[in-house]
Amino acid sequence: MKEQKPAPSTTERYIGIGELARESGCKPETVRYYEQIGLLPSAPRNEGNQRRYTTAAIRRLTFIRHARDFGFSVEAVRELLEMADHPAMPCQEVDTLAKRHLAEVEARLARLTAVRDELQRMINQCAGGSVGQCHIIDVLSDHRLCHQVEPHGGADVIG
Amino acid sequence: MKEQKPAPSTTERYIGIGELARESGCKPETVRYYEQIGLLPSAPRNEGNQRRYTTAAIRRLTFIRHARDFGFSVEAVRELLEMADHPAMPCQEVDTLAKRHLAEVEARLARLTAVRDELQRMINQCAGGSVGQCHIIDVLSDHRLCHQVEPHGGADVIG
DNA sequence: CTTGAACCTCTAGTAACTACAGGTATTACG
DNA sequence: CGTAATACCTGTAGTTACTAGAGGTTCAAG
Repeated sequence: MKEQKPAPSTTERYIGIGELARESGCKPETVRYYEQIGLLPSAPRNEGNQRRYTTAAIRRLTFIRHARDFGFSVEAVRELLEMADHPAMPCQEVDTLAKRHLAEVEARLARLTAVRDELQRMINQCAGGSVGQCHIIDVLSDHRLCHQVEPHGGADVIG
Repeated sequence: MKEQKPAPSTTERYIGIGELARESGCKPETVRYYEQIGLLPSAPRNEGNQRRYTTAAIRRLTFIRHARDFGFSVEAVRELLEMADHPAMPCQEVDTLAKRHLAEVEARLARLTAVRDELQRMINQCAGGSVGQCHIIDVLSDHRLCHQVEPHGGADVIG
């Protein structure tokens, strides 16, 4: 992360994976998973083979969690962490990554807005009769009745 | 689907899975997958064990594809198909399904809008210096700098 | 010392496909 | 009619980002 670790004092408190998870807003399983895929460094273990963490881990995990909340992919988070670990470097790459992500978010927003509008139209035009007269089914059956929603490819496009 | 199949004329043209896929805007693998999970009925086979389809399959698959474009889950599509297959029934369930989906879409839209706004703010405030001064990294490091984006749980929330 | 919570590893499951490997069928061309 | 390109077949594994569970160990409190 941004701050270089101050030489850990001998009195530094170590916490377990449960407390780390609570502090940073995720589950112990997720923490282990992040360690497994290399987003978090392998934690030191105590005598009984349990992971011990310092507050540096809380900061790193919070960063990860927060970037994920923004919708950055795990691979993007990996890159952001790599950048954050090198505070002297120019932040152009960070900027580029953020802008690319913003563009994706905006594209999703546009699609989702079109979907919402069309859903609303469908629902408003349903007269409440039988399925045979239902405008919702009509729109889904016939793309010509739909004005805005275009086909997409892939499961992650809508969300 | 809505129309009961007119007794297939002896001159009806049969098409292969590739043409069906092209006509309905998906891939042959996806068609086989939909058959496997029961969204499409098992297609009759020719002498050489290849699937043969009629235009009814094009309509059904188009319906599926279109509903998926709207973001309905496969399970929701299954229910919609079941309803569409019974045109005499009241369309209240269709309506309910569509409204529930609309509510989900609107929730997603709200989250995504918050993400977009915050991303824009982050990017605008980046002065273009080093990573150490980068506002983007700051916001990701410290939730207090972020005004709108809240934590979520689950991979599908943002998209 | 015992009990219950927290922790460990490993495996499998989720959604909705997509991509291959290794083989067969059909079709077009010469 | 032969052959080569294309389309098709089955079955399995990979994708994303986790989550859930089995079956066992360790820790902290009383």
